[in-house]
Amino acid sequence: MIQNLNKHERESLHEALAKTGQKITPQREIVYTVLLAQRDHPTVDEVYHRALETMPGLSLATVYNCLETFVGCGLVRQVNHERESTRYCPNLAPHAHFRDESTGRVHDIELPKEILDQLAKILPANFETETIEISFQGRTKTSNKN
Amino acid sequence: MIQNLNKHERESLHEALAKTGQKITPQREIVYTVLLAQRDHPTVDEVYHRALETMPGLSLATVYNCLETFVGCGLVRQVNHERESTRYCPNLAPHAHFRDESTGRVHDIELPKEILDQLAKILPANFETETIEISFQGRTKTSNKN
DNA sequence: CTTGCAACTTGGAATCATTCCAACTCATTA
DNA sequence: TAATGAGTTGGAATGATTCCAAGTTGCAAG
Repeated sequence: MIQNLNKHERESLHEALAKTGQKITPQREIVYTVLLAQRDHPTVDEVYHRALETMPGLSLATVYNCLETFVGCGLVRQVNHERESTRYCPNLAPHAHFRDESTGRVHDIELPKEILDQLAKILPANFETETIEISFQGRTKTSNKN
Repeated sequence: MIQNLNKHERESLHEALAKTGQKITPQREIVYTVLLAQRDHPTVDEVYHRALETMPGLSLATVYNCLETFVGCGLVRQVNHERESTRYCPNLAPHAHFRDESTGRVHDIELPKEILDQLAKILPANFETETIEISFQGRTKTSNKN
């Protein structure tokens, strides 16, 4: 039910892992595949259950490990909302998140560079930013299928 | 060691609580006082320990309750960072947060209205925002005492 | 100033995401 | 072939937060 990684995707994975001296494993491939297959910001548990269908016996701890590894090598972003379970997102382009309160779903919002530039400017001079996170919360008006 | 609420502060508290049909209690006064006394975005536990000095016997559950109440009536904002303990902030002006990775401290960053306006514009038409959160993460260069 | 009751407080138990740990697997290197 | 080291695994541990049932209190109405 879940496609394998294509050549390009597998390469990104290899590359990102190699960069930090880490190995490709079947578990990592599957977890990464799951993330790419359905870009709905799944929780660890959701990733775990989706991955189980391809690799029964996979352990939850491993899913935690894989995702942490991916975040560490910049392949995947964490999305936190309040104290809910952490979600994961393989979209590497700069973007914000919109969380629909009524469904709990998270949508990516494209983030114009100019806004990031402006934001950088409001910081006092001695503040060095590494990451900026922007998250919206609200509702979508129509029944939206995205 | 901790000043009592002044007339104006006590009024805001009364007013905010009354608005939602809730009562003033000594516990709520103290928790609110603690928040105003030191605006360093304390965690529940920090609030708890500071409040204990004024009211020994206060329970942690009550601190959770009070803070939740304050958030509910708009008197206080929650500040979440990754999965760390939730912090609380009595600054009601629109502002972003900067988290210093090396100290864990959170600083308020004033947020120009124009940026909020621009952000509102990048959302698809059918997305209705209720809150926008912006948080920076990085380091402060100099030994900064704020 | 009393009374009545909903709202509040409290300590301890329960929850739940996440982390930790020690044993085991496996590919690679010496 | 043995040693090495990264990765995986299941179960136990952690820690913030929530839940709960019993006791207390603020305050509005009389």
